[in-house]
Amino acid sequence: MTADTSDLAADRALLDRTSTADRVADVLRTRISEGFFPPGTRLAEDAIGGALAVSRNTLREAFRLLTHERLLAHELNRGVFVRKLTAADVIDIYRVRQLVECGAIRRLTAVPSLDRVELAIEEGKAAADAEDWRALGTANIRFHQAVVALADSPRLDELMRGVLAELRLVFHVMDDPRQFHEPYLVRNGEIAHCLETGCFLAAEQKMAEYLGDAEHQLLKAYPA
Amino acid sequence: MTADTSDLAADRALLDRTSTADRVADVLRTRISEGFFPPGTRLAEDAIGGALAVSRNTLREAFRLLTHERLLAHELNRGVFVRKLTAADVIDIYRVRQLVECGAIRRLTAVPSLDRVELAIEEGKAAADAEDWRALGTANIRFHQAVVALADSPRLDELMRGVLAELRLVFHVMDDPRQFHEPYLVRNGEIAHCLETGCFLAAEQKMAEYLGDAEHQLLKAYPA
DNA sequence: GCATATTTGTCCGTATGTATA
DNA sequence: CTATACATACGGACAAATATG
Repeated sequence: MTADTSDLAADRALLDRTSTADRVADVLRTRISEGFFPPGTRLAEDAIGGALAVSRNTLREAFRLLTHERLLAHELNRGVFVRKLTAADVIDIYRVRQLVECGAIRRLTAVPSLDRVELAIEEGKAAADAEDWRALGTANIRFHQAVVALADSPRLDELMRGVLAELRLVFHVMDDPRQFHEPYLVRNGEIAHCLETGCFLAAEQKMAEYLGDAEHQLLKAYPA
Repeated sequence: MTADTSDLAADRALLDRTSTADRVADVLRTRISEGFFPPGTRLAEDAIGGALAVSRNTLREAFRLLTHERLLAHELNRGVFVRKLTAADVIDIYRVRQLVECGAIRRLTAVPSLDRVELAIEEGKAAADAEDWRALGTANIRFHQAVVALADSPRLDELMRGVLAELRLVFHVMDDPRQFHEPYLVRNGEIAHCLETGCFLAAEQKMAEYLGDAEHQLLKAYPA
């Protein structure tokens, strides 16, 4: 499979701010996370570089960045491909989430500011009302990022940003996004309520169950 | 401060395996983590590139990798520097360690294989006997990596590899490495003993105290 | 299995823009 | 303000590996 670059040239307008390689990486990251380049797609230097009007050297720097973020896989002398995650990857991602998300809740001693958490829930409700399942997935991810942010650790934030970006790759190889996101909206709200009222142990418990269920459901439906 | 490249050419022999940029990154990573390039050192493209006999494009790819690992800091149009960590970085690093290392112990349900853990302790003892404090620091780091490895998660392993590599940068701006590593040898042994006997709660508790003490001691002695 | 075309890996030279002495 | 040094980005080159017929 080779990338379709037909209307990619429209993104050229966006490439006029910071470092070229970073901006190219931003464009590609968005395309990948939105499913425009599905897992397994080959990103040929010639086609992408031509469409975005950047040199091969610059493009390769952008590829490096995205490879390090695990969104692309680099095969020697064959090029870069949008990563295809295995069931083992899904298991590992949920292991990390269990440890980090539950750990972030566990270390709380006082009721924190929950602005970001509640905002994500509102976004999720709006998306569900509009039956926009992709937006619901995004809001859901933002909820969990907000929970991790309670730990107030830039390094954990970055880790989780990467892990959740990988998780989007998983969603793109599955059909019917609705069934994977909708039921969790209510559970997010319950977790937020526990946090508001200072019931941290209950919040951690609910989060662990949430993640366990999500992992199980995902693995059950995951292609071989 | 600019990097001394006098005997760097000796490492050219090592550059004959996989991808050039990766090998260059390996050489530089080793140099940095051993303190040959102390924090704050500027790594000029043509000095390093000349000494290692690689092109600027290749070298820049290596710089990208190390920047992403947080060992180098990249300032736009100014070049790359070996990172200087702030007290805030130290605090964040220990926050991550508390969450991940204690979390890795917490999720144990049966006594795991402790080969790597015990090997690291043996290395530490040998290094202490030889009064080789740098080797003691390495063994100590390996002990903690082995604890994280109990979680059996590649992503957590990689996170911790990066975080502990950063921690070495902290050690390099401080004098008297002995006082920072020696007292923890005994405590590592105690934690391992708890793990062997299945006392996971005690192990987690001791680990938390260990990390709290280490952070406190480090911050007290850290330069402004 | 072989020959060819394509694509990547690596490197160079250079023009331009930026920071610092 | 000028001069110097340096990083950024580009385009071109060639060898090596891979894909295709």
